[in-house]
Amino acid sequence: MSKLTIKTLAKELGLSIATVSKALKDSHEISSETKKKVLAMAEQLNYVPNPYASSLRKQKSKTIAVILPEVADNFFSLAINGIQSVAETKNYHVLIYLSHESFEIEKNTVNHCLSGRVDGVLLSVSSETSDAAHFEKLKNENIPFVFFDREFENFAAPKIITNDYECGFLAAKLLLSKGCKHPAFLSTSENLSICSKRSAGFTAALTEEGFIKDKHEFVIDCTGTPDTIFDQVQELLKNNPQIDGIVASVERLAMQIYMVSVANSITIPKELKVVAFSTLETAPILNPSLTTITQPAFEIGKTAAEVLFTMIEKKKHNITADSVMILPSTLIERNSTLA
Amino acid sequence: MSKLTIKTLAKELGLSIATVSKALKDSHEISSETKKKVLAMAEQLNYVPNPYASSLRKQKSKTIAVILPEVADNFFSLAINGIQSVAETKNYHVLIYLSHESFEIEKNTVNHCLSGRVDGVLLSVSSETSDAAHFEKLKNENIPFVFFDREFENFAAPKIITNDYECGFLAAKLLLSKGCKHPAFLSTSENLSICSKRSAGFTAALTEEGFIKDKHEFVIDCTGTPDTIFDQVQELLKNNPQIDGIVASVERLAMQIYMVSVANSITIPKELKVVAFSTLETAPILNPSLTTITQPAFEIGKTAAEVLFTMIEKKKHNITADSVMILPSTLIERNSTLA
DNA sequence: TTGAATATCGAAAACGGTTTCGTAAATAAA
DNA sequence: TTTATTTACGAAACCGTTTTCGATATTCAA
Repeated sequence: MSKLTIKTLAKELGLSIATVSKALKDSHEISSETKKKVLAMAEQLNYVPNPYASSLRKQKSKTIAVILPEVADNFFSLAINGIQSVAETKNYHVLIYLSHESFEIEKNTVNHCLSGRVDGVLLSVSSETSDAAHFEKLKNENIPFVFFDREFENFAAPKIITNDYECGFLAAKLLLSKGCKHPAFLSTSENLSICSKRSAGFTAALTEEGFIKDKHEFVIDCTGTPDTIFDQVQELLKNNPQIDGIVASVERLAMQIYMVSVANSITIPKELKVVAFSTLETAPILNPSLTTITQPAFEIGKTAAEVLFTMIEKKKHNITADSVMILPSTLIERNSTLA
Repeated sequence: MSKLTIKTLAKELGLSIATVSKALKDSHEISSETKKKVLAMAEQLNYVPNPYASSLRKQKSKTIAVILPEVADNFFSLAINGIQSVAETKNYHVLIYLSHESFEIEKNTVNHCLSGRVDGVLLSVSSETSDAAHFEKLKNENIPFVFFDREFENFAAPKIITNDYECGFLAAKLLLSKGCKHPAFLSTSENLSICSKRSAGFTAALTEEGFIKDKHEFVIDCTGTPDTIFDQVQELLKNNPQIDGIVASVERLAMQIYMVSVANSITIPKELKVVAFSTLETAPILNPSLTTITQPAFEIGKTAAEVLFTMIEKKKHNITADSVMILPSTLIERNSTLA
């Protein structure tokens, strides 16, 4: 049989298309009896309206885009969960795009969002992103968007982030208080807002304690695949035996540190203390249990979505710096930083 | 300024809409010079066609739906990654829907997929799903879809799964070989294909070794939130001190088993051996390292997507039982099952 | 009783592309 | 030169909704 459109529905009911359309959306200009009939028939035939026809006419898609570097990551998984939780209540659809940390991909994806495919976009910038022209386009086209977690600094847009600087500071202080003399900060990309802020907090704490001369002595960039990260960490520790504490700026670095420590029988926390920015559920049952700075991932996603939807609904897109929300992370001490 | 449509593009170029449209898709009926001009102008004005207009006319959406129970789960995150990896090469968009293990939600979501919003759907059934009427609808409407990981038994559709029965069998054998006398199987929902198969393999192995009388003595259903699971596991172990080995049918059960073991100072593997179906990256660095049966999550997602796209492209949807693909999992022994 | 207001519906114009088909000019064949 | 073919383009229909606006019938006020 042919596709079930509103036209066939109308014919079946002996009504006009317009009437059926209005009846389905409970318009006041349709009598309640006809409404009942239409609803009944729609139910019976299992009619479900074509969303694209509707979107085309109404110029809104009931869809949002989420653009993020990767999905196989605890933080982002949880954030997606938070986003979904509010999208569901709004009856919105969510498209997921992965930038794979590539600037090019991110740019292209953002560009596609200019087409009207989505009513808004949630974005966590890739580590390569160094230019904001594509964000500017979104703004020019008046498409609501908000950064979550990884923002682009110096670009005015709503941002839902965590207290990265402060946490970097706290992490360093913790290591020092536990007796570390040569703590190091493992970054992934210093042009990533979260990393630069965390490392800034870290170095600030060290400076405050009179520890630091050269930033590069203590802040190391680690990028690449898990394997290459493993190698880098191994090299680092081999060439710098004085390092007795590490702050891992992101989760996957922490895992490799542990891997390296078992491979080279470095005992944590005796020889090396570790604190990691991480939402790993398994942190308490690692060997040893891992001290973490845990971001409120779900809440970040959730509030980012909420902000986005108020923008979509209020058509008030010109929100600026004052719409930055900071959801604090929590430092949870465990055995990897025992004195 | 007003929206940039193909109409304004045409006007700007002094060409007809039809010509511009054809030029943009490199039609042979357009001269190469006009094509060049059109492309240049499109590039300059940053024209990006309205996907809904296109979808409406062409009756295809370049979009697939992925319906799964949850996303904050290692397996599903990796599977999504696999799905994305092929969707990207096909220039397809992917919509993510979460059923939250609810049959109702799954049904509604599937129903929405009947609207033409998507060209195909990838689905991992919820643990509550006991009826296949909604799948039947998809089939009737000729919408390609394939199950991944969690299939619906007795429903003919392409399925990309792993060797659950065999792995359940192997897990039991492993525990027995390590000296366990009273192994238990922690299930989450016995009407879930993966769990019933895994437990069937498990009990088969026990039966083969002359161990079992009553299935329910050894197979326990654990559902709920992490907290309630914790309580259930704790109760189980308290009331059944004879249990000296556990097969965790899903990842989140394993985590709670570890939590319970630290809370009650039960030593793994001495007092309790554990093997878990899991893709946890942290398995090697847990305390103790966790023996896992690791599913090829990425590959399952990837091949599921590949199968889906061949269905979409070939318009050959009537694939039946013979299109079941089994990607084997691998048992990785670690310290949680040391003899 | 008459004019105005209201209730209920339908015709038709959008929305922004794609595609069919027709046409005019240019080229090739006769 | 005439006819047939090819090339390059445009007019218009179409996809399935929503929405404006007009039309008719009914109810109400005067």
